[in-house]
Amino acid sequence: MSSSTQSPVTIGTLAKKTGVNIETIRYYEKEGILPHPPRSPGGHRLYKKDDVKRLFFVRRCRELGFSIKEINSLLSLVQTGDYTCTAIHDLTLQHAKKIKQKITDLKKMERVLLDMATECSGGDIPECPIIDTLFEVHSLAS
Amino acid sequence: MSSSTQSPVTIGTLAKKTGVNIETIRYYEKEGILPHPPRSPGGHRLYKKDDVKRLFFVRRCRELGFSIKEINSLLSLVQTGDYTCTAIHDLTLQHAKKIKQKITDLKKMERVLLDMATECSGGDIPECPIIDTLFEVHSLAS
DNA sequence: ATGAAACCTGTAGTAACTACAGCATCAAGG
DNA sequence: CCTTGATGCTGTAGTTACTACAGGTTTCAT
Repeated sequence: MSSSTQSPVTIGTLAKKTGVNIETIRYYEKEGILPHPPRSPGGHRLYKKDDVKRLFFVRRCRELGFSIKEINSLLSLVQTGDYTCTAIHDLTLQHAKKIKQKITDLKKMERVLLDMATECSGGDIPECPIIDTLFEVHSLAS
Repeated sequence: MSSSTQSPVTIGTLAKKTGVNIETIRYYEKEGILPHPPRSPGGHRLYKKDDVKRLFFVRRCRELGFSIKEINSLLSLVQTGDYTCTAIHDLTLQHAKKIKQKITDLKKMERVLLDMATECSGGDIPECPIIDTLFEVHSLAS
């Protein structure tokens, strides 16, 4: 069996392992999403396996569109063990709902853009139904 | 017939007419999207009908997700008359493509979130398949 | 003339990073 | 032991599209 001291890694190695930018890692530390790690005598950050795990968690949450604040909440829930499966389930669905709304909004934009493009035959003259539409119609709110 | 001088409006009126925030209007001016308007003797901005039209155009473009930079390009194309219908058509489709990509990405996020939520039965215990998944899986890139 | 409403400039804050500059430390080879 | 190149450090500024003041001035109706 190996001894209880695992060899720590520097920030560059952590970055490579997790695919997260070095600057971003320091940023996460400043934002309280990663703990302040111990330092080498010269001041270099030294990370252990748990930090790798935690950073993967953060990265995955970001990929799923959670904000830093939301990730902080999630992490402190997990850290304290002060959560129920139901609570996490609800947070997840809430977040999914926000994303659904964004999708709806973007789809509306896309629809309008494509419709405008259809109106436009294309040609070499400086007269364009798209421009006309952009100038004429006053709001998308509907 | 009315005289050729139209009565100009102040920034507050322009804001009400277009639904664009006063601060935003000044911001647009700083960004070069709106021209520097003439001022009253006391320094208040005075806008005319063309400014209202232009600001509506800007607002509509923003609602369609065009960036300030893109709107600036569009406006200078229109202003100089130096564009073809085809060019505008292409810009529009390009933009629609970017939006389509965003929709795709968000849909992927939504799918993962909903799948995770399905795995989770919900309950009062601090054990949650969602958290497990967030910790276990390492990347969404696929 | 007076007082409230509207306007002015300039600065800072938001979100989530990224990109330096300028300097210190680390590890490996000679 | 010493050097040197790679890596790391802090702190600041830039990005996007606004929003929100603070502290002062102008306008307009009474």
